[in-house]
Amino acid sequence: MKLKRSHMAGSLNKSNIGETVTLMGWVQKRRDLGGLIFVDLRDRTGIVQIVFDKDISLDAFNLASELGSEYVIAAVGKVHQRQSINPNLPTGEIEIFADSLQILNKSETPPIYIKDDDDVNENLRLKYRYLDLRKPSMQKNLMVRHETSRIVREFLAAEGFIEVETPVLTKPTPEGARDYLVPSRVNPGKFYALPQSPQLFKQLLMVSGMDRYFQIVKCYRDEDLRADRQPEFTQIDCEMSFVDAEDVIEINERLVQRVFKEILNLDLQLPLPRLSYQEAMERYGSDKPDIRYGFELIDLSELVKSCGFKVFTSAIENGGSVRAINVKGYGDRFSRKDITSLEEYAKTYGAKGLAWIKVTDEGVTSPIAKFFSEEEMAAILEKANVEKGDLLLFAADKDSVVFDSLGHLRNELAKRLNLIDKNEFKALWVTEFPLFEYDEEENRYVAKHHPFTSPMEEDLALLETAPEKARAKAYDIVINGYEIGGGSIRIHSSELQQRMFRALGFSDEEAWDKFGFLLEAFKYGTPPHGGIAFGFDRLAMILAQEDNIRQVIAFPKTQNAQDPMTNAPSVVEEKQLKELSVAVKLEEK
RNA sequence: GGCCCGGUAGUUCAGUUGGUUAGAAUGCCAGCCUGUCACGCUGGAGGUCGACGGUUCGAGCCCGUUCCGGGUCGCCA
Repeated sequence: MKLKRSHMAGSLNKSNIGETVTLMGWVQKRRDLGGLIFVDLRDRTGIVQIVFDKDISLDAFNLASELGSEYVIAAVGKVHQRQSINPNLPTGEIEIFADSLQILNKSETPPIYIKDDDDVNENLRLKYRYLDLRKPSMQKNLMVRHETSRIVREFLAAEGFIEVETPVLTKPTPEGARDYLVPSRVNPGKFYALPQSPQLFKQLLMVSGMDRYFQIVKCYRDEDLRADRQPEFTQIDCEMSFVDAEDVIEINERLVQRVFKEILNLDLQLPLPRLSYQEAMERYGSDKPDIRYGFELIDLSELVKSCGFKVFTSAIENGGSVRAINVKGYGDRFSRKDITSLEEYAKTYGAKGLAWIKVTDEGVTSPIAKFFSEEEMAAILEKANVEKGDLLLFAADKDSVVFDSLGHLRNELAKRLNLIDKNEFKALWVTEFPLFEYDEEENRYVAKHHPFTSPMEEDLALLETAPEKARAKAYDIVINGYEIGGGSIRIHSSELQQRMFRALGFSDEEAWDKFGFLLEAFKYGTPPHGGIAFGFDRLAMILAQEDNIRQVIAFPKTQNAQDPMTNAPSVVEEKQLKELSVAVKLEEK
């Protein structure tokens, strides 16, 4: 007999009592009491208990005694009020008395448990991802992801954005991340690249007069993986014409507000706080600060520039600084051993050491106290507001190292002190990014954001004179220490774009060779434009309250960029390579 | 490419100073059990200690190499 499903398991409640329902799903658990069998049936929406009783149906009872984990079944029966309520189950007030049972498919004993609180080896989870995705938390995460993209599409459509698809087979990009390359069979020896972002295409769509474009789009970067980085990832990509940075920020913070409201029922207050890059670095040592906790950086360079401690004075003489974090009120939580461990942590970010001052009942303790006069010590304690119970941690080096090590240290302190509230979300914009950064390896300036980013008007002249001081019309949106989006106002004049390329050290010929199509397009009436791209996986991760993007991606890759389920990437047949005019030559180890 | 953590039963883990037959929980199998929901009780099966090499009378444990997983620095315009 062919059955038709009438309800989803998780949708049933007391209002269904008395109804006869047909459910289909997986056997989460069988509890066989001998004369009575309970089966937890699971589908996408939840779990409900089915009761098999000889007196109701002997056939169903006998079949139920054969059920194993993850069997796929169809059960028909009447919804009853439970004799004993299970308060841990949303459907715990009711159960189904089964009149009939069909086994739609058997299952071997699964290699991993379909259970949330299980910490299974990542390789196994990914090898059996289709089982891993049966876990309620993973199903919830994929639904959060789906809901987020639905809300984004609705919001942007309502604001006049048009979704346009851009090519996946495109041109290699000289700047930026490593490209994934795809050989062209019909053009032997030539390669497409998978897009690192649809950047140039969306700018060309502005030239086309599309006015407002968006796309939820896969992007590819062949770089090493991290907890928040996969080689293929998804962006919410937007571009708008006739706007300035304020317009882009305003509309996108409303988008983020809407998403947080609908997914987490959380009200983000607008406008979001803003920090200039400079201020973010000086206060938090990071351009993506987590502002859920304090421990702000304090610049003590002025007070220690003539002290007796060489490490400090030479850092300052070499153009660096001496800055500190006051671990306010938690000084007694850190023993010497703990401080050594913090020092090891800071060293991974380039710090050479971690000086400290602790104030306890016994007074000031510090391995560097002897280098300071009484006045110097008093001034330091006052400037850093150090009182009894506090611990002051110093870094002294060039600014980039000081910011990097203290910036990460404040995150680490918050983590070790358990100060991070998982249910708190603090978003902000970081603006006025430097236009360039110096690349030591290549011995030239490279674009901090990308080479199409417009300089701030007041810094235009610096392009030729002091590029390192030029600031960009660029903005990042940061939530809880994660950069979840970044964008800029673009250059829309071919003349300024050429100045930019020159500042980056490209000859006009090189620039024309690599980006000629863009420079050409800019000749034909390009509107002022700008946009933003969100890291959709990171946003989904934050909304799902996870700390790893694999948790919100259906089929992610391992740290080696492999997929244990399909065994991609793999060796291909000689025939296929030949067709593509590609030869493989492995480097000797 | 560097650093850190891990790899022992299907799964999650313990395993002391290198020493008898490598354990626990859970899962699995069999039997019993009519209100369980982490069901219970009794019994049972289940191991290439990631791989290779070395030291040793003797290696899960020590050494070397290597593979795999995770975190991270570099890298990621």
